[in-house]
Amino acid sequence: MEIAADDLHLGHTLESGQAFRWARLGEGDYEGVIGGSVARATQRNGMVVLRGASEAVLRRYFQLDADLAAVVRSFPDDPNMRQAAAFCRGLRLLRQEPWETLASFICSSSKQIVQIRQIVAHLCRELGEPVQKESACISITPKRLPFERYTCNVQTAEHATPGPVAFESEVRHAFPSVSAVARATEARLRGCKLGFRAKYLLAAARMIESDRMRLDAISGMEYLRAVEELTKLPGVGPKIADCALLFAWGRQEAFPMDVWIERALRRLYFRGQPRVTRRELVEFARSYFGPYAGYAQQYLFHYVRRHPHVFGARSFAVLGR
DNA sequence: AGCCAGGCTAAGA
DNA sequence: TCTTAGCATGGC
Repeated sequence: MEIAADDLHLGHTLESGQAFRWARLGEGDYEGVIGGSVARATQRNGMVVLRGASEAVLRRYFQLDADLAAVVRSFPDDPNMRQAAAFCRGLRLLRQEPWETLASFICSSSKQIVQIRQIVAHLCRELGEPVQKESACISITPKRLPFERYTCNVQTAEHATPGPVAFESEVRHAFPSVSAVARATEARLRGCKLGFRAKYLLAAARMIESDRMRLDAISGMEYLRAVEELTKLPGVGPKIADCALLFAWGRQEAFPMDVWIERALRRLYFRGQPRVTRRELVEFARSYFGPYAGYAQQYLFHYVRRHPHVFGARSFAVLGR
């Protein structure tokens, strides 16, 4: 079976702060958990092999049908976006599970990415079910890189090109279900290092568990309506609602405005003017970056995060004045 | 040691 | 409606 796909860079995709459950085992070699399955993703010489879960789950999770070249073509043609697009070549937005994404980002507020990963790991070990290994495998062999279209061969695990992958024997855990979190105590969550976010996560889980919040209704809503709905959850403001809508619901018009993106926009598009309000930045972003604003955001975010000497808080205080 | 982190909430102007 | 302290915890 063959499917059309565009470029895919595992490092940029899995280490750009959209997912927190992937561990890098080596160069271009990652292990993670998707739903109830252990997954392994490997990239060598441009060839990508995805294993675990089922073929359908892998294709959906990695959004293999998305046309990355078209996304990048839609970006505004300015020097900043050209640089970001060149640096982030192959970065693909994932399609993750809504509750896991929402909960993870409730844990994310005012935390560094390293710490978010630790918190999520604690939650999974503490409250998540042990997961199974499954045997689906997708092997992606590019005809030409980068950015040319290539075909994607889906094979069974036995016929996968790079030899068998032995999963470590250590037990993995799924992300805890809504009810598992809802049944927990605040103290238990604080034990997972959530700090003041513990009460938010607990209350959010209980709202969803009791059906006072229906996540399955979100996909049928207009973007602004969906934001309005999600922000009814405790600990969920506009930024976290945008993250969930972008990384789980596939709403590519969502533009999460975090401190890094805010600094970057000020610096790159407003000459560092400190009195441009957040609201104005949000308006600018939505009108300027086009239909794939969410993609543009992720590219800019990853680009500036990997150039902290230019875009970090301290240098901004000096350079951006 | 001190500043900052993929923010949100509630209180006060 | 806009601004700001407070909130836990830990990396650098």
